[in-house]
Amino acid sequence: MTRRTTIYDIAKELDITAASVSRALNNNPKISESTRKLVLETAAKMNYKQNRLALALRSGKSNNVGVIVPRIDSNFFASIIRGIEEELYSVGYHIIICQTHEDAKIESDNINTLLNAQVDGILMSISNVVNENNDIMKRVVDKNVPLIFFDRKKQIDGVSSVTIDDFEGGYLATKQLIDEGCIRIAHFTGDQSLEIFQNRTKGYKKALADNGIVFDPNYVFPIKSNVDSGRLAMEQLLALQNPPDALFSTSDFAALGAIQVLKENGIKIPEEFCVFGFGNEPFTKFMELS
Amino acid sequence: MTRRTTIYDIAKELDITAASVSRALNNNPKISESTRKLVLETAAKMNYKQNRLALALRSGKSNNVGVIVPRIDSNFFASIIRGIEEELYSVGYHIIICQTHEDAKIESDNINTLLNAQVDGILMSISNVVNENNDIMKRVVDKNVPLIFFDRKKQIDGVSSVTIDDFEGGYLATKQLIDEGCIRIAHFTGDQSLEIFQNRTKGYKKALADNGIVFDPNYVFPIKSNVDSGRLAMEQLLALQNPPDALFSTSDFAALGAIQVLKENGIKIPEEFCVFGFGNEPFTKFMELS
DNA sequence: TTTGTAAATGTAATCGATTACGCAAACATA
DNA sequence: TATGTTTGCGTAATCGATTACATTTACAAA
Repeated sequence: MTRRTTIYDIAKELDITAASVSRALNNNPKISESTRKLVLETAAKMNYKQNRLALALRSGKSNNVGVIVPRIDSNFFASIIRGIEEELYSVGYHIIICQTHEDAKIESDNINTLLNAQVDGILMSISNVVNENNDIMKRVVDKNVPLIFFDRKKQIDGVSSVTIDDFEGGYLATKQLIDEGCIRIAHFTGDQSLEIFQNRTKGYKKALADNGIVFDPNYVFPIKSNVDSGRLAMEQLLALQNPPDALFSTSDFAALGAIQVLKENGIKIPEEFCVFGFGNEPFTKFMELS
Repeated sequence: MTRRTTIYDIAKELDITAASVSRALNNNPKISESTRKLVLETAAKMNYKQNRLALALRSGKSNNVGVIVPRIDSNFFASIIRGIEEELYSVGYHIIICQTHEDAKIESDNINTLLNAQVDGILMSISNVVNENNDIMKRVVDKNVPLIFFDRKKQIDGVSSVTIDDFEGGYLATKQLIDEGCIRIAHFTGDQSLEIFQNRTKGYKKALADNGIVFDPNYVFPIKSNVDSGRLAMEQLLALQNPPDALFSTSDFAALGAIQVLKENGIKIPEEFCVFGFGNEPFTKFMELS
């Protein structure tokens, strides 16, 4: 095992001190051109690479950014992480990925270990935990570590967030179904502790109200984002005395489940029933309805 | 901004030295029970958290593992990363994610920066680069940093790899099509510089040979893993004088493109044409063929 | 030749934790 | 009491790089 080359090795090689080597390598003006050239050449020859840990310890900057998501194997989070990685890579940062699996304990553990690993910032999409206190996030803010929520956020002083306009999205989705002539519009929503689902539902209700449609709680199902959950909910909807003629689902997977059940019941889409899925999952591009 | 508590802060508080604090915190036997208790209490009171950077610098272990993939927003890699994260999280490691976008330059950059960040190991799926030399990976081995390939590998001394049996997979896929009665079996393969595709193609050829079917190079298309590439290839296949009656695609996306073209041409699947997609992409579960 | 100034280099502290080594106190043994 | 052995703790080096400050050198001006 070849030990890493340090600035001390270079210094010894050239019979100068590590301080001069460091200056030469860092474009510090307090060094002669000749020495600088010599150091750079020797560094290259000895295959010197700066030790980021030493630098991080001294400067307090690790050049790492933590990213916390419920899970990474979802298309949505994977694409976001892709984008985050690309942006940060280009400015010399790395991302450390953590998954919470929607578990509040793991979530705060993750935050702690990231802080502890001296990340320079944290990007996170919070887990859907109702009664969690915000102490841990306040600690991040207190430590002056930048914290930014994306998609799933919470209102915390000093924390910015990047989200889509879920209210508007829910409104537009519902409006579109209404414009198609639907009047009994069912709604699959998600965990109501999360703002994103609250807001989509608010948009849904507002669109109904704005168009003179009475909100019917029987048409609203809180579902999990998977096919089976959508199937189950759709079966219950069809069993109603007055079944809906459209569905606004906050999950593409649940929408697919619903579509499957509708087809099995010989209901034509979109002629007899309209379905709106909020998600932009890749598989929806490949669906065939006829 | 509240500065982090260090062992020196604790030491000062208790009027002992940092060495004793360290010993108390690390279950070192060379410390009295009373002092240990005192230190632990004070550490908790002062909300002490070990500085991982300092530890990493001293020990040479960062407790970080680098993961390099072509891209993260593919279901395949995202699921693998999910698994890696879960396994490593449970033993106190974090993962640093890098994407290569199939670019050899970025790939070796990534390896360098990971080494440079003192990761304790690297897991990677190599990019499909033909003429790349292996110097950079040999450097990893030389530095005694564990390197393990998954899925896409290269033969390099000292590097283990985790893959599926692509030859067997290709063989079984082709065999199944043959068993279904197909005899003119087309094949979509991937970048032939990658062992996984070479091996799947080998399996394909072997299955043909074992069943007395003559290999026809006109039936083999190197495609990109996307719908359009599959469509294009299928169109060319249908234009052949003697078009195939089955397809073994190494990409589910390309297989989908092929299926679309087949349908558009009124060819019934699987009655008139069998399609086998190698990929296990989630969307395939939601496809309807009739 | 002397003195002043600027440029180049060295010295040593620092970041936070661990640990080999050594010393002193407490205790046991002869 | 004198000696040996534990036990507990402090000292200081170490990991690798940066940088304030000090020192040396080179060169110019008088």
